[in-house]
Amino acid sequence: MSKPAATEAVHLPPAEIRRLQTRLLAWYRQHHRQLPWRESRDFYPVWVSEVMLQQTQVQTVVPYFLRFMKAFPTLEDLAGADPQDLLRNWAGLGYYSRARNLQKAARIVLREQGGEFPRSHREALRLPGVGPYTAAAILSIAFDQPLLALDGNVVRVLSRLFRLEGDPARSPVQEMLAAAGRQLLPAHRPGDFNQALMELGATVCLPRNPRCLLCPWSSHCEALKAGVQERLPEKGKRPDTHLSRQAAAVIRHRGRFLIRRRSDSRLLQDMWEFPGGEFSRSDLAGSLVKYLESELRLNVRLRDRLTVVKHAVTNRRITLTVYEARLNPPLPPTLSIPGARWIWLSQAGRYPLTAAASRIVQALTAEHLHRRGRPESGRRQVGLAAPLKP
DNA sequence: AATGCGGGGTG
DNA sequence: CACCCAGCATT
Repeated sequence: MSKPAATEAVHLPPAEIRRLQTRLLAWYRQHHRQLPWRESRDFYPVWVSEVMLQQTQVQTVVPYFLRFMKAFPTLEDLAGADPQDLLRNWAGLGYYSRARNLQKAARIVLREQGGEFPRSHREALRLPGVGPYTAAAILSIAFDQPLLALDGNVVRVLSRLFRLEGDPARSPVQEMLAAAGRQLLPAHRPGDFNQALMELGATVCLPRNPRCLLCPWSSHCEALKAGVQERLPEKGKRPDTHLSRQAAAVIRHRGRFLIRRRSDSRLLQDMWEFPGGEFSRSDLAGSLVKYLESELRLNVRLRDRLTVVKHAVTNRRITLTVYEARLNPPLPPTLSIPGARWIWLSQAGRYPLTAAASRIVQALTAEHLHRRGRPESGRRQVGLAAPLKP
């Protein structure tokens, strides 16, 4: 059985290119999703959406995008925004340096480019948070520039269409994919073609169980012909995940709770959380008490275990045990702690909380309602800190 | 080229 | 569980 050599460039005759373009674009016109950032071709909303969509699924981004555009409707609003307010609007979406870089870049565009987005790929790449993919996406969608937006979806679609083997993270395969994709890209509305390619990858040419019966390119797909569509693209090796045991304290004092801002931390910088940490000792509760004493100079006694939050951060799988705590007498002369605040539950929504902290607030809110004699009603979300979901 | 960076959706 | 997601910055 013959297959294309990994080093052999894909070459397409013009008639084939036209057939592929026509079929994909016809499919896209029929089946594309209505998404809020497709209502305008102004670079600002396109830019915001593309940054939010970095490593984040469409479905997740939609409500964040709507809220963000309401909070910061223009480039000027974003450039002038209070950083904590910005972070608060990003909280829960992850990869928070995206938000910081977006604001930095907005200020550069506003101050140094007179409010005009760069019109070349090379210039766009100078903006923090704008890489090869994002630059191509914005310039093709907002400015009709014929640049291929090579994202994870497009890698998958093209790997299968041309049956390109080898790890697409590596440079030779990457180059072949890009070269093949550029041949397909039409001069007219390249942004629509890019979006069609990504839409196909997101809704039809799925990582597992691709819906080849619905695919406008099924009769052209080399991987399908060979029956290897599920095996492509090849995946490189992944870093092993490791476990992390963490504990946090919900310290109640006169109806309020202590939250702390993460400073000097690469991870979740400037986000707020309930104080705690990662502990290796088997005595999780004891470790937490000692930690609070040495780190915050707070002498507490632990009460109930409130909840256990399981979540994953990059390659760590975290089990976070949450304890309720009270201060032991005698109280210190001042409860003021640098970088921390005592807040009411109802004020939680004013802070950019980590996802784990949000889950804890949710649990506290449910418990609070329960204590006031209103039984929990399903998954009802209450209060400002309710997670952002459609 | 390899690693770190969040969090959630999905089979 | 593992894998993936409209990637980028840093080393």
